[in-house]
Amino acid sequence: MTTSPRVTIKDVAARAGVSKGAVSLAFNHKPGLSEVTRDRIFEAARQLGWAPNLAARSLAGRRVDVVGLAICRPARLLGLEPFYMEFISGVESVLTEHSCSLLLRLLRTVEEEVGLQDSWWRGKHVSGSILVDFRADDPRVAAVERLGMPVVAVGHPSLTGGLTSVWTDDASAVTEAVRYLAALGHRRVARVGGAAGLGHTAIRTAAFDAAARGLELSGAWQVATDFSGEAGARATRSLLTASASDRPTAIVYDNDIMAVAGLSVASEMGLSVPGDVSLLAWDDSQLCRLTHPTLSAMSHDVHGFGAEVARTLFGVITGGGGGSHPVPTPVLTPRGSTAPPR
Amino acid sequence: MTTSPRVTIKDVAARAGVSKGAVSLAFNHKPGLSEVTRDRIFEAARQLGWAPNLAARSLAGRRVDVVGLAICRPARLLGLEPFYMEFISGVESVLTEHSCSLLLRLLRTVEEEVGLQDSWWRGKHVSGSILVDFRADDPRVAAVERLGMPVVAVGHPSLTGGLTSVWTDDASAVTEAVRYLAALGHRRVARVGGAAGLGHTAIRTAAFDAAARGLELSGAWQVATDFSGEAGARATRSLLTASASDRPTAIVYDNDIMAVAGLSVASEMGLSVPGDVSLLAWDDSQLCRLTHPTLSAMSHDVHGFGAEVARTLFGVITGGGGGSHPVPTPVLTPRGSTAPPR
DNA sequence: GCGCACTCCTAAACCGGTATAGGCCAATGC
DNA sequence: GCATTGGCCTATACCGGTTTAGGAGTGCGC
Repeated sequence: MTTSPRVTIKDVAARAGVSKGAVSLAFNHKPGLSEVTRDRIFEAARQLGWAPNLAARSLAGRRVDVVGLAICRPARLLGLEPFYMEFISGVESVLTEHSCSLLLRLLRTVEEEVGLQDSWWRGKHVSGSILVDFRADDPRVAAVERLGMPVVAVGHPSLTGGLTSVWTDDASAVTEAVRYLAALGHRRVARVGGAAGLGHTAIRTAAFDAAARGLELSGAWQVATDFSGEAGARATRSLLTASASDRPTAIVYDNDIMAVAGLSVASEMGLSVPGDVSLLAWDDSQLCRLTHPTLSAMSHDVHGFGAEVARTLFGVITGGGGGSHPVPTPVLTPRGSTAPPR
Repeated sequence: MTTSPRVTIKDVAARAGVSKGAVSLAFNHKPGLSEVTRDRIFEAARQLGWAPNLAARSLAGRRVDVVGLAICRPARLLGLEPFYMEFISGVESVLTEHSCSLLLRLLRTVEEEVGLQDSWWRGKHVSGSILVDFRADDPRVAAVERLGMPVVAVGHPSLTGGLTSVWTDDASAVTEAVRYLAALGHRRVARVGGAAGLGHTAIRTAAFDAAARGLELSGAWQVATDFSGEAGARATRSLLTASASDRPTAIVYDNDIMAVAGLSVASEMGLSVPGDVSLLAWDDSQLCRLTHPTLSAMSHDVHGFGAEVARTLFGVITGGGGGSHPVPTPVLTPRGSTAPPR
């Protein structure tokens, strides 16, 4: 098979009987060309099936239509986490409107990510990036500020330094969750949290402690996990093995897959939900409506969150933006898995 | 804040006291440089924090370390589908080893995708692509052949023409699933299938029909959905509303989220699983082990599947490869949701 | 002393666009 | 009639790499 010889701007120019400059002008909708010439150029390009070479275009200084997203989690775990795919699909829904693509990369450490963002930016491979999974004293803050790279940080301003950030108020949401359970009459409450190193996990942990103290609960447990269903199941099992008078009567989970796992552990242990133990999920993908009983959750429009992040990034790239953009706090959505304790 | 002036190959060359050509030679590990010069160049680059500009590099003819993946499904639906994220994470696990990134784009139609792949390739933005979700007479086959673009097609060879393909034997798997249910004693079996336009759905549909006929089942229903939990729930509800003597006693689902939904519908209708109806899921993410009862499934290493696709693509890009690469057929994994009918 | 091969390196062309200074020509002002 | 203006377009210098032809220096055989 003969690979079609690549058609360049020069071919189009020749065919239309103009210079390359004219073709460039036409394709970037800049003034300085007559209507007829413009049409002739487009017609020639159409006939030859020409599309501008993005590498050349970005080399010559124009913005490139790609934004970066690097995620530091083991690839295996990521596939199981409903949050990210939904987040990405939200990001994509906005990028698509701007004919923009997402450059995705999974790595192991933040240090690797610093290097990657660096070469993405220096190499003009992206016009900006989305940064996620902030931890305390995150090295990316200083790195991208030094580069002058347009980014949006997904995380609480206390973690993201001076970067433009989009965030949900995790502390308030945790507080609301605990208050709700306390209002139902629960006095012994546990939380199955996410990965310990993550900034938002720390925020939630602190908020949970504060809320438990403020409400003078008689028992408050917290366990860290890796967000996987297996870890959620393990955590639940160990929380529920204590005697009925000592174990928690309500458990809050940091995502929904762990809550589903918890539900299954409860039934495996012969405990009824919400009779013996109430469960409260987080993020609320459609999974929560597919279990039996359905899962109460701190509900959160993850898709919309991703979309907002993308919109904010476009703002930063075009030189505007900056500042801190809170998105709506997750709202409590009671369903079948929470009730007063027996 | 002052954006750091970009450092280019020229700066590195000046600092190391050599020409730009020498720097290029060093960084591409080509022969023709003495050990000392090479070291001096690397040291200079390190001090200046230089990374080669990928746009310039790809413009000048070298392969670029990016592969493309375009998915034609509504962004909203995609977030809910565990398959894709797991697939992508498998792809990434191999790409990462090669310091390669994934360019991801969601679109609405295959026609759009043809245009996108075209400009990705012509624009040298990717060195190859992964094509998914084939349908009958897929226009992408001819398009990428015309371009001479390296791609791997995820789909049965009957759908992917002469393209290098990686595929699972859906027909055998469906047949095995139906045989298994029949062997348990089921005579009325249904299948809740995926999106009607998709090639692999058509293959499964035909295989299901053939198997049902071959085994002389007394009832065989098939319903098409959009893969969402809601659609799975709806389909299950309508299948199970018939009287006990008319409705199916076993249902096969095309993914696992629909099976979870089906499980919940059964219990909402007061039917016991597997007593009144057996359920068999597909793809088998960890979800299937988290329900109660656990879901029997046609189990499939989606992560490994993605990894194999990526490996194959590298083969094609480096000029080798071609042909058809079957990956292991999904294997039946009986769990708690299947049993002989009452 | 000369030719020859070999190693190490440089200069310059090239990739395919964008940006810009300036050329050409008709219309306008005085 | 001649300078000025303005619209339309071309020529050319970039962007930051890769690639190649070839030059400078060294060692060696005869």
